Amino acid sequence: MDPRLDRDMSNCSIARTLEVVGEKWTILILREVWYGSSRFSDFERVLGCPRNLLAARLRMLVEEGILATETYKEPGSRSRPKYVITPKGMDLVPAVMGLLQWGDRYRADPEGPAVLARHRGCGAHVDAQIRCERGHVVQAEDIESVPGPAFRMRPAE
Amino acid sequence: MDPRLDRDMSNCSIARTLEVVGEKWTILILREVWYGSSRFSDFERVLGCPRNLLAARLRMLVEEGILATETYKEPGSRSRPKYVITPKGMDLVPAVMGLLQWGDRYRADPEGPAVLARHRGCGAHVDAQIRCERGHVVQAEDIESVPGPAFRMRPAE
DNA sequence: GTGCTGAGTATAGAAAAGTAAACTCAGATG
DNA sequence: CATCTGAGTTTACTTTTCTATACTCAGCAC
Repeated sequence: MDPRLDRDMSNCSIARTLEVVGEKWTILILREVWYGSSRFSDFERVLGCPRNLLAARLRMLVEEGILATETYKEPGSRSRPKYVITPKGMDLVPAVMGLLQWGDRYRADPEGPAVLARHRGCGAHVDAQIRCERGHVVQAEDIESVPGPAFRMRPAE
Repeated sequence: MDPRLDRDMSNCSIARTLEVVGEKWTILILREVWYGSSRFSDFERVLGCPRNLLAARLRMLVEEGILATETYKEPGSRSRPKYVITPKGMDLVPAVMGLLQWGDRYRADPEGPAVLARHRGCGAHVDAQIRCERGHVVQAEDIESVPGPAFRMRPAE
């Protein structure tokens, strides 16, 4: 049998990323941060998600270093926490752009997308694409997956 | 208040994509298809996921047109179904490459990645990146999200 | 001090999802 | 005709998520 089918998948970067952002609401919370939300009540209002889950997800994202807390102070109110994205969180943008793009293509509203992503300054539409180190645009069919340094076989049972 | 915080998020391409691929196991099943699995028993063995969920996820992916069924026949056995990816499924590759890349960067095995993605032919390493239509590489900070044609405000309560 | 507000925590009940193991089904083999 | 095999289905149980409501806590206004 093809040995690739007996890979040990406990060691997979996709699975590990999903352990962090794969729970319900997590990516939608990040979307809201990108779109401008930062306060507990912002997330609650726009997402309509249960408060206890929202609190749990925010805590996890902060623990993972994807969000960080700062404080803000409305005049006449005390200081309260707000959530801002970190560079580690920004590095999730290509993945989420990929999801956005697929939804725009296959599950769009008849009127079109609700949100357009543009290159600030130049104003041109942006999208996620795959390129190789030499700068070629790579079609998904032309990606070859080969065992890397941490490749392991699945232990026999 | 910033009107963006009152957007109607029932109409979001990210949320809609997650409705299709956001459940547990779904993306890992697609990963296995990219890595060469096609049979029910392949997925079950490599993923270690419960059969009823595997069956439900495969059924859903086929209904959504992300996978398609074909039949295969081992000599001495009857014909059985196998699962192959469709072009619609291939269009999820940029999103999943984004997840892979983030995991490689932040949650890697000390030895390095378990799988390397190369450009078939040229052999160079590939990665997901964001570019604008004019071909500039766009940093996440330089993406501007503006209301699109289907932008809607959240209905007042 | 009393009340108000934003940001939570606590709790309880219902629904959905996940897990494990047993069972079915069809066609090939002996 | 009994057995094996891959691809599921069924069932029972556990965990997670959802919904809703109540409660806390700190500081500002009165």
